[in-house]
Amino acid sequence: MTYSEENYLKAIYHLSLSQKQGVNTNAIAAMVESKASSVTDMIKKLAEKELVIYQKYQGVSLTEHGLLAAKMIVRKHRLWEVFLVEKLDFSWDEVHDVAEELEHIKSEKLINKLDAFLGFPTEDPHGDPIPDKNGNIVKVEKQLLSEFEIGQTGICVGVKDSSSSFLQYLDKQQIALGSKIKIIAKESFDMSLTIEVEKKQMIISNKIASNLFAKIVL
Amino acid sequence: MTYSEENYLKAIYHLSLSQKQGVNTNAIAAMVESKASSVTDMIKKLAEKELVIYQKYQGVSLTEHGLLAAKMIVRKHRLWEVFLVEKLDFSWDEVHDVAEELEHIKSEKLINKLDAFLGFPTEDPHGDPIPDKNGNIVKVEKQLLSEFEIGQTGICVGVKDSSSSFLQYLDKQQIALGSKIKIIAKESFDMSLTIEVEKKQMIISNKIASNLFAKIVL
DNA sequence: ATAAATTTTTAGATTTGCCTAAATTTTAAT
DNA sequence: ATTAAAATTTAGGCAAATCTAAAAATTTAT
Repeated sequence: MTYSEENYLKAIYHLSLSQKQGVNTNAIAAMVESKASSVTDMIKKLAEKELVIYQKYQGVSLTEHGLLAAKMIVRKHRLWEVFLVEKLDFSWDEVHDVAEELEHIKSEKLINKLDAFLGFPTEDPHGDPIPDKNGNIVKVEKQLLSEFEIGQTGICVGVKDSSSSFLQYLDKQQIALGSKIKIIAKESFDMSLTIEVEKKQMIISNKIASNLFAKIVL
Repeated sequence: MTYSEENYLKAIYHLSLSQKQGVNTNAIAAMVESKASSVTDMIKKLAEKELVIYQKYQGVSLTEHGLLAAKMIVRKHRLWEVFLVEKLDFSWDEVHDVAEELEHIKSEKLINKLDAFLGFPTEDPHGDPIPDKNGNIVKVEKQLLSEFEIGQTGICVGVKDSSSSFLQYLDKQQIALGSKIKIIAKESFDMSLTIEVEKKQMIISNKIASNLFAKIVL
């Protein structure tokens, strides 16, 4: 598989997680930063290789084979992210672009040895699950902080948006994966939240709360 | 720089180490496994980018800029090889192909952090020198085992041929970097050598001896 | 239900890196 | 010094991945 085919496959995979139907041409184009016409071309190629199912004008979906291939790319991406953060001391907002390149290195042996070297992690530095060598994914029950009730406490376990600006905001506020967060109050006007993290109270906007995953405790 | 440009640059670098004159088109074609006409095309492109100096029919040589770029690719290749052997437990005959891919990952930060993680190694698993971040190379005085005199002792410090068949032969004979080798006798008919390694005597052909580097001791 | 807007596909080009075959230049041999 | 051989370059083409612009299909709105 080419570099480009892998990127399309990965885009289709990510889009299909948040869509029941076939994935739209335009959505793929936006994700891979190309044009709809380029997407149509590539989809045809992927369909010929039986990685996706394609019906003109009806969007695409992954075949079983395509799904596994996509998961293996995601697996590589996330394992490399763990490596960069845990071993090379990158911060969580710096790893994405490098991992985008590393994910295309073709060696099963490499990735399985890397997995072992890292101690078979199940989540990447942003809390996203790492598929195992068979494509199995451990699902953690978690919900957006914006969906928490007043008085509830959660442990931060992931981010929805992993843009560096958001991640740097969290660093600045000293919110990290593992932080214990208690919902103190919710402003009904703008849905901003007053929360308590490590004894300190702060106010976060609804946009922030809608991009932070936590699991309920207590 | 593209993947392909990097491979050509690296080929020119390797070839120019064992040639004073400009590097031949055909030699490059053999090294990158393409055709002479493709080489001519690429050379023109590299010349336009001022990475090489090119005069029709006269071969190419690297500019200062091109030399540094080539060294940085070699640096990445060899650092990744160290990583694969030291951290991921690959054997020295398995690392080349994966490193050929990894060497193209574009991140100075990555490679410098990897360098630090590995403890700033100066040689790769085959004894080849690793350029530092400025392109400086530590030269070790070493000579081919075939050039040793009878009675001399050397420490094996590198291989000239790093094909997996040769490396596997060395593994089988329990010759590794660091092995102490004494020349017991030399057969004038075929230049084969009787050597002593770790108390054991064995005979190696001239071809083997011509691909093993050692530094003289005692 | 039909027209308008949107989405998707097709058609035709472009760029990169490669090829084959032919032409040119250089090198080697007599 | 010519000629033959080898090396190199040029010319013309191909496949992959992309694009723009135009055509076709689908969806939305009135």
